[in-house]
Amino acid sequence: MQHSRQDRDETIGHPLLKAAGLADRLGFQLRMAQAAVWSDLVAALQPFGLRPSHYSALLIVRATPGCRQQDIGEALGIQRPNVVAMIDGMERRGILKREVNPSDRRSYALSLTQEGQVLLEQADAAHRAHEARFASQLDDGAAAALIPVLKQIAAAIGAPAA
Amino acid sequence: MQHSRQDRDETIGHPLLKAAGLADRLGFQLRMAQAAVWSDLVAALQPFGLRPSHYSALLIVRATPGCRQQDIGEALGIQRPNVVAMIDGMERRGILKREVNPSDRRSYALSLTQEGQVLLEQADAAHRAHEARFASQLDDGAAAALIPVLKQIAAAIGAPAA
DNA sequence: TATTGTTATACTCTATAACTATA
DNA sequence: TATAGTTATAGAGTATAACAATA
Repeated sequence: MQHSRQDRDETIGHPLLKAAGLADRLGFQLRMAQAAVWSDLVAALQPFGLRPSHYSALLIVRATPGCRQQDIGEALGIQRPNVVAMIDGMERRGILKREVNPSDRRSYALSLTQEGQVLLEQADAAHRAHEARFASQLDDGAAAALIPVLKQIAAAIGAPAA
Repeated sequence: MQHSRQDRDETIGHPLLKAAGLADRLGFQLRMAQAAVWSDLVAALQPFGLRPSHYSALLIVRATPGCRQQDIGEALGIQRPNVVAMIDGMERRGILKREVNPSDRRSYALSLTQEGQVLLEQADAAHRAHEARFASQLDDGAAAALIPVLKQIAAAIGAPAA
């Protein structure tokens, strides 16, 4: 039955968006929802001096210590020159370190420092709180049901990396 | 039953994203899906020399002829100085026109030209094809079911304008 | 005094070309 | 020759401050 949220839908958005027919288009609502989640994530990570891309990169380094800058770029769809500046900043802060890769001296082996591990755990907590902020508001199972549909959409079109 | 698309989920995305635990997070998949849809929309509108924001602005002008630049900015969340450049370009192309607003000479009354109406109808067709490209790939009713959930997400957090 | 449009400007994000050092 | 990292740079998109005309 839960129709209270359904009713509230009608109160969201600028009146001109409805007049223009944008308010009920899937692509548009996808953009609105993503923008809302994104700005909340930016705010959640800001106390740690991290942008969403930094946080994602740190998750990758923690999960696969010894990885290269290029690995991060490929996974997140960030150009190589832009990875450099990102790693530079975090290395300067002592969050992660570049070490020589004995098997291929062209690349660095990335890993978190002690400080980086602590910081990332704090950021994890902020990220969990961020997710709870919207996931808990959804009807039971809606969040879990949503993910496969979102994957279908990305797959239907052929996603650029993120 | 339809489990074929569910199975295909496992094949999507960079392996490091799974390792980092990003692949099954709602916010991340929301971003991936939105990025895919967005880049498809950019490509769909590109033959008409329009960006998504231009298209949205033209929809508003068509739906509410005589509206002000400020109305567009408020509806789409675009700052006033940035609306100016956007309208400049479309006026120069003869897509829309600025006319004096007799009741308030500080603002312009915006409206589509004949050429603008024709162009927008062509862009509409391209936009419909764009929507069909992903909506038709979804399981029956998934697209319709998705929109209220997306609105819930935006509402849960407090959406910035789009 | 407040608002609309405007100019100038700056900051971020993203993208490309060319260099170096290794392979 | 091809790849990893780097540098410099250019282009979007977006943000603020200050000004003119009008309310």
